[in-house]
Amino acid sequence: MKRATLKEVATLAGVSTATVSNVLNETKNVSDEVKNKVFSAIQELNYQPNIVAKSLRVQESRIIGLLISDIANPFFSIVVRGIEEELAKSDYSILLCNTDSSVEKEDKYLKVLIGKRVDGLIVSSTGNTGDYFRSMEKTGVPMVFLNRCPDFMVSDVIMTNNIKGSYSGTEHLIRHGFEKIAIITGPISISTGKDRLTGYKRALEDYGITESDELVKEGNFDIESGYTKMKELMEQDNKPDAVFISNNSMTLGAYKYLKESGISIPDQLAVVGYDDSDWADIVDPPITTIKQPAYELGVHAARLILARIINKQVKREITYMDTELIIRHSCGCNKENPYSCESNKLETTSGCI
Amino acid sequence: MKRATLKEVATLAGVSTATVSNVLNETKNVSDEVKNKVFSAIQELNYQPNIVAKSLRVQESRIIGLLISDIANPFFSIVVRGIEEELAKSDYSILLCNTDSSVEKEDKYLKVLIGKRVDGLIVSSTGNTGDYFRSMEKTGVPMVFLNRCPDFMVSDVIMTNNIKGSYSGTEHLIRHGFEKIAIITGPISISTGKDRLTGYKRALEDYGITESDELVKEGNFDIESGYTKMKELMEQDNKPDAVFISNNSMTLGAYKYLKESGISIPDQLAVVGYDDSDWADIVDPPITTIKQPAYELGVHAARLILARIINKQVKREITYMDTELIIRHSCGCNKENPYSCESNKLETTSGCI
DNA sequence: GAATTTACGAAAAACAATTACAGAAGAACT
DNA sequence: AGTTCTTCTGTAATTGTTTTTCGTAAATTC
Repeated sequence: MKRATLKEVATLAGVSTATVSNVLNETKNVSDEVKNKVFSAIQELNYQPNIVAKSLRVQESRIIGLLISDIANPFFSIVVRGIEEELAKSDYSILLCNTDSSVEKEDKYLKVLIGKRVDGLIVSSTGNTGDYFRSMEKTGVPMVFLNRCPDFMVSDVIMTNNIKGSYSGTEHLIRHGFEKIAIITGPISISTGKDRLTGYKRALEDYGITESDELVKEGNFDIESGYTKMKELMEQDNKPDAVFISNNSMTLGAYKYLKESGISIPDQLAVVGYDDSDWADIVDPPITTIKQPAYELGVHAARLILARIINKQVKREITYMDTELIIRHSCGCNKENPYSCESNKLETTSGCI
Repeated sequence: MKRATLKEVATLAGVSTATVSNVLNETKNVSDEVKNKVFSAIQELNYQPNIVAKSLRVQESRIIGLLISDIANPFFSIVVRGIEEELAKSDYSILLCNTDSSVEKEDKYLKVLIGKRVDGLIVSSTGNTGDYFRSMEKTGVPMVFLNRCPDFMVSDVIMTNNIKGSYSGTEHLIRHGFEKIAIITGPISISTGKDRLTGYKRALEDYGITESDELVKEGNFDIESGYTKMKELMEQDNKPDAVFISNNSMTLGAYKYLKESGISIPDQLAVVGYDDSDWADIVDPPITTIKQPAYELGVHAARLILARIINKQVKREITYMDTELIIRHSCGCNKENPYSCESNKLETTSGCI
């Protein structure tokens, strides 16, 4: 079925195309009489404005590109909901690009995003080469990076305070009295991975615990690497008595390994994870974790990109959002008094149980 | 920064616009000599083809609209990954529309999708009014419905076999010997909700168990309704000894309630859920569930829509994909021999523990 | 050497909207 | 009555491609 055009509407209504456009966009006063003629012509032809033609003419697509590493990760999917709901209010649509953190997919998508003339770009993924990011920057399209930012970019960034977050998670384990605290990090080439490692190290240092390279495992932020890195940790001579795991997927993988091999949490190994989930409190045992404000992160990113689109001259903005330590039982806190370890803080030596 | 146009590339390279277009799209033979001139002009001007202009001219957007009720639901986010990976292979992008199953958001998005002239539409959400669906159908844009299809549509549909799935889940509980088996359904206005209820009823009927209206609760497919409906069930006089829950979010909500109120699974209440999740085997107790082939569902949907775009004349296709019963422990199957109930099937009366 | 094929240019016609500019008609003012 | 001001509406240019037509010149084939 051929779609009706504005021109056809105009001829049927007996007016000019300019007039039709003006009634549609309310850009100029049009008499009620003419308006009605136009509306009934629109009705009769079942006319739907062609937004791609409009985009070409007015040079804006009303589309925001969203470059994300894994939409199936609950953290990201909540972020996306935040973005979506905020953008929907301003009638922007989102073009979803799932990259698997692959440089090739990233570059490929960036290319189509430039071609499709998106009005802005929200990035929460990076394979970190950046040729296409640079050419994106040259085009002047506003970008905001979310939680991960390649060093060479000077765009807006909105982050959770990763260092502080992992510091508090590690600190919590230290206060429990654990001394051989391991960490499963994300790729240290990614800022998130690096920062969470930094927070861990800083906590150990502040509490006078010497760190051991053997207790630092670099994972890949996915379930599988959580599983294998956990396995490595528990099969080596220098076993940890607690572990801090840098994201939800790896925590899941680690849990799978620990359950499978009958290692009891927290008795044989205490764990604190990163990212809260809907299921974190019904697993066995419920996971103590660093919660990121995922939804708010998305909302903020959306607002920032919209602000940038309206006014491109604003100074670079770097926002840090705070994390929250959610205490459950995988760290060793007990059921009756889950906050006991917080209340007797530094005085404890052997934890709060 | 003003972007370079094809025309500018042409003049810089000293060739015609037709030629530049031909080298870019490889639509006609062009000598290497000329090609090189064009390429270096492109390089020099940092030219990026304007796809919206192209879209206008060739009347295709290379965008598939994706109407989905909740991207944060792990089932859907896996489906989306399947769709994304398949579409990426053919250089189609996806425009993400999260609807919350709200009629208003659905209509609004449908309108922008029509306006943006998407080449196809994958729908896994429905508030079920359908005025805009109908006008979408009139435009001739290919649509495939995924797991939920409004009755009045005659588009392609790809479904999991919901009736069979919930039948086997219910049957499993029956074989355990439970007689007061409740169900928490989704909205029965949605086909998924209705069909899963049908499967449940059919199983009860086949095994000669009289059904009770009190044991049928209609939820909303979200965590909260799982919680409240579970609560209703356990607080009424006619308590169930087992429950079948029609999706993952409601199962999660139900679990939360049961843990909170100290009801032991499966001793006091056995549960079988719908939708498998990464975390289903690490919760306490691990959830027995009906697994849908989420990723494959997405891949299939993507392939179908691409086939439709290429050839619009194909007959309507309705595909059913099979579910799988994943036996863990929430149903009462024990750890040592998780499949015992399957092996002594109908002979058991009081379950397999 | 004639006929055909190939490579390319120039120019213009789509594609479907927006918008600057101009013109006409009527109202309001001198 | 003539002038100015609104208020409405039409004309035509513009956005960046692709594609068609027509034409020319060189290369290839017979």
